[in-house]
Amino acid sequence: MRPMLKAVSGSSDILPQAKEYPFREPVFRYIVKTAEEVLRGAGAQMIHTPIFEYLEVFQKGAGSTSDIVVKKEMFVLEDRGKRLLALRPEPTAAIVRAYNEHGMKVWPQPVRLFTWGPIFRGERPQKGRYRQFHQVDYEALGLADPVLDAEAIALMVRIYKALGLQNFELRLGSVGDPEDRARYNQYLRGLLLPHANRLSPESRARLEANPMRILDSKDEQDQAVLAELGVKPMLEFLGEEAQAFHEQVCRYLERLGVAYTIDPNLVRGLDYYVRTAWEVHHAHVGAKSALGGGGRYDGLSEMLGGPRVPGVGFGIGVERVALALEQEGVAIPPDPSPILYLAPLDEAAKIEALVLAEQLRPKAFVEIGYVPKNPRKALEEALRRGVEYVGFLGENERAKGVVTLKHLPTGEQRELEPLQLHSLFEGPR
RNA sequence: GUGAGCGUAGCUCAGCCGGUUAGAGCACCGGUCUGUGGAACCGGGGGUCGUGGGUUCAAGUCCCAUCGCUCACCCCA
Repeated sequence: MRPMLKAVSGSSDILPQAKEYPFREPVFRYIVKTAEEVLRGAGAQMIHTPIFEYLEVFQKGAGSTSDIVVKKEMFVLEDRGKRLLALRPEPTAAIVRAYNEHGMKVWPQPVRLFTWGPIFRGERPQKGRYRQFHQVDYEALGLADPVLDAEAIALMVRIYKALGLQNFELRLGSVGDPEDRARYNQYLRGLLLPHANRLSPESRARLEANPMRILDSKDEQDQAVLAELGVKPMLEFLGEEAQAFHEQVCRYLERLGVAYTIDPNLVRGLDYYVRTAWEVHHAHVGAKSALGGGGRYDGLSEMLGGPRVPGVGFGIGVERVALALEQEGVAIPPDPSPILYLAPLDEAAKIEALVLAEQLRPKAFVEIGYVPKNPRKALEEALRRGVEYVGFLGENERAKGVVTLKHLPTGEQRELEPLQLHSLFEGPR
């Protein structure tokens, strides 16, 4: 193979006909469009933020437990003034930034926004994880009410259902308020420190910085130690308010008939998350089974230098959902085919075909063929495109000033003048 | 950052124990076929066998390195 430039590893072209679901454009569009319909139906408005921001936008909320920048998990670039920029690794912080920048606090609250687009993470790619991937994202800002959490969760679940997915599971938890988390981390350190020598090196390293992450270690020995010590889950460390908030969300979901399972150890890697956290999981979408996740982030706006703006929202991984659709064999609605395929039979007929096509558009979806060697080829081309009608334009037609129109399902064929064609395609059908 | 598997035509792959000029199917283009149903038949283009080195009389095949892809670990907003 001759050396040839290719797409960057972990990024993909999204093609009309791709072998794999995540990179097949009609699948992609189906997911975004379905989500858009559900979210608009709830009063959410679409916005788009730039795909890059000042690095601090994504850094401020990340916090001490997370060395995301240091570990090169963000694509960082420098502008001419030497300010550091980052390709967005998540939509939430950018949307909160936009909320503050444009004074959305004077809009009727809560402000429900959604967006979709590319997200960038400098990780090594594997199944369902790419360096450029796409998310649909919803945020409800300006009000700290558990009913908004329940609404967000219900909307997210409804998107998956509307897409035709069945085998997914909603896992709900709470990461508490910052002080609850501090208490819990303290508890974990106290409990695990005496047994540090029995933990895996990775877990030992987490003991100081982020002990909650030890809980979902894949190391068997670690899990054995955790079981032996009878470690209590995060959920038992919620403060009074966080506890009441959590119970309220649960009650609302039950009232809504949204099925969930409690995950008492749901963890978030970023500092700005508080209270409600949830994930939707599905088998066979890669090493990690999450189709998407969400949570509440009441402290984020302040971390970005803004006023206190409570918020709750979720992100849906488009490629992950595509894998789930493939796994469940969900049929994607096919793109519409042209209604009419115009086949010029000689060079002179090419422009006649184009003139006619332009007259019929946009009422009718008309595609023009190239000049084929014979009408048989033209017919084959038409059949391959799945059209309903094929119109031949050749010498005979030119002499009579007509188009030979063939209706493919019936094989019925007649000669029509342009005006008759117009009424056929422009009238009610 | 760590580990494993895989690299032969646009795609899917075959190629024996190392042996002559590297193959098939699909796809594409053309012909049979300037006036009608996806066919069939015939023909064609397309490969430095990922790259570099080594062993050998001889390497797609064996060895080493390197690059790429994939999967998993780490991490996961």
